Amino acid sequence: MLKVGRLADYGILILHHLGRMRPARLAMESIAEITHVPLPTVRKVMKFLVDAELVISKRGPNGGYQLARPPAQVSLAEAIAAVEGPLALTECSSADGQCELHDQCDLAGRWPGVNAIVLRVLERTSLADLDRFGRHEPHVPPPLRDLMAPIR
Amino acid sequence: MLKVGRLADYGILILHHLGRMRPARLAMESIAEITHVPLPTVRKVMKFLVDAELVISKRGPNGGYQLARPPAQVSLAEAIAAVEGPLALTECSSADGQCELHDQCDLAGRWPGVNAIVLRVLERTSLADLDRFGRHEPHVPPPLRDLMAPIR
DNA sequence: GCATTCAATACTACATCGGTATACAATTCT
DNA sequence: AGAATTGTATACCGATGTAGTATTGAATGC
Repeated sequence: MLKVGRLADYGILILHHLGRMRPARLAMESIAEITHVPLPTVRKVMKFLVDAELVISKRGPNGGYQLARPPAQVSLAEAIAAVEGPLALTECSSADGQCELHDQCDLAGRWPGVNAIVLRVLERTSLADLDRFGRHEPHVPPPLRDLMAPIR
Repeated sequence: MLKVGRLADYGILILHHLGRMRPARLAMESIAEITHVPLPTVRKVMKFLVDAELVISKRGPNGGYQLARPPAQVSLAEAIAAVEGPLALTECSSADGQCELHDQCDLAGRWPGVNAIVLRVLERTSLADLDRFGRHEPHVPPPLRDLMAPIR
């Protein structure tokens, strides 16, 4: 499955919206309505995004949230990490091994390499890039095109 | 976290071992001892690997498991998928949307693109490639080097 | 000072995952 | 044929983590 949690998915969805609105602010309730994500859940996600300084919040009347940087400067890696913590394919990937097999495992120390590549892909894809992936046009990347060149 | 489950991790560890042994057979109990993965858990993993036809099993005395193909021809993507099912970053990624937001979500149809890239990285890395990642030398890929070229 | 809006904390239900136990079927060797 | 060896199948349990909810508090601006 190799999956990204739903909260992180929501996070990206929300960030993407804020990107299109920028620099306007958007209240939490509006965000919930627009994205169809339940309000209390939005609250939880927003906290992560604020803590990670991906969005700026303002309280009081006409308050709300605002994307901290241009969409092109926010990577999916950051967005996911903001919600779910450091990205790591396995426990081995994140160096400080919690894995009790670590010593006998002859794969230890190899995962980080694989991890680095996947990470880099996510780091190289920004919120703005998402727009260039056409709706329902599955397999066409953007600034990753050069990265793909030797493959396709 | 973007994580790969522990069972899949074990699967890769085991496949890797079988690769080094090939074409010799290895009994389940030996596998458990060598990898330090609990026997009942090995049982579970082996079933997946057999079903996916990544390993060949033989019963009776002197039976055991054998890697079905040369290690260079077994990708991490296959190995992970064998244990955990189809790889998808989000529910959106796998086309047949279970996501009830799908219709209103303006990100639907964009995930598959991202997904495809990550997938391709995993498809391009084989069991044999793992050996070329030096122990505790975090960031050095192998046949993916050309893929990295435009990045580093 | 009052309405509006975000912040923080704690809690619950549920699913998934890792791990275990047990009974069964197939093959080989003698 | 029969015993020993080895994989197969099913069902179960418990811990963990995730998504979602509720409630109360604090800041801002008019």
